[in-house]
Amino acid sequence: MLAETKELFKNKGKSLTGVRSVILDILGSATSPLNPKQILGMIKGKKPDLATIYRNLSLMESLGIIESVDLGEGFKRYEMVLPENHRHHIVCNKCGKIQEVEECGLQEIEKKIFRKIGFKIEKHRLEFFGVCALCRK
Amino acid sequence: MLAETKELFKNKGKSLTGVRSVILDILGSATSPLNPKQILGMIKGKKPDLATIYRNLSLMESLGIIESVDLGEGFKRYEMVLPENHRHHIVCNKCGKIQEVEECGLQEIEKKIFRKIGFKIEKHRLEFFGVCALCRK
DNA sequence: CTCCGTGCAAAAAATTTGCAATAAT
DNA sequence: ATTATTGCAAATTTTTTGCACGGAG
Repeated sequence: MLAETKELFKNKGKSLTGVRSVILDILGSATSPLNPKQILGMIKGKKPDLATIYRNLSLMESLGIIESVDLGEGFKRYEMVLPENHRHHIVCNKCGKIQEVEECGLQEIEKKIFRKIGFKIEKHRLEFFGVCALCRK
Repeated sequence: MLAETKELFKNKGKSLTGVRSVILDILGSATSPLNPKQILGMIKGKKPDLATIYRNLSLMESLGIIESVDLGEGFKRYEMVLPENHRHHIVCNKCGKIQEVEECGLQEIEKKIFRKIGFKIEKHRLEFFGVCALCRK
């Protein structure tokens, strides 16, 4: 995930700086989407400014490298974009744990919507909320 | 939508005040979810404080009368809860228009998730983004 | 030498909170 | 009387912006 990613930056006259690769490292190994403050907290050693994190997250989202996730918490989280595979999340209302879902089967509905009202859907956001197996016991 | 709604408040020791019924009137006749500032702007005559709007929206959401919608805009929108019928939205990336979708067919996946990992899903949020018929031409 | 990237401080925007005055039960 | 509701001001939280300095191409 190095050379190709570096290319994405270059193509826009940007570069893969130290801060940016740290952010990507963190998001790359995260098991759930993280918000800017969390990312800052996970950076070891000398920390960059929060504003720099925000600016870089926006940039990388516009480059299509990462994606924002909104769980209705009052802030945004970010996660890596997986090639050919978008994800959704299941949030436990009790313990807050966030799990991932790989399939959603929404293509049918999207087609139906297109046939019905001519709306061409480019993306969707889907999040589930409930109680996880552990918390149910 | 008066007597039963009033009951919902009473049951919790709250009452359907002037501000609250104005908010409900506005949300009741809105064609798309509105944010607190928009609601305030649509109130005629003497306006209540924005903080009052926020407090009442939270209260009414907790009573299950209204529901929040997060379109990733950086703020929340609210809409009426329809009995036995939840809605989703399609947002046009060009003109910003918001349309509604009544069906989502997600019950199958929710069952599948339950069988697979024991996660009991209570609700979901689903929003579509794309280009509407008019903007596509 | 000219942009890009960052830190720092300030500003903006959304939301929450404390408190006192008022209204409802 | 007791509790709920509101306005007003201030505080919090999240995100954005301006500016100057240091660095890469």
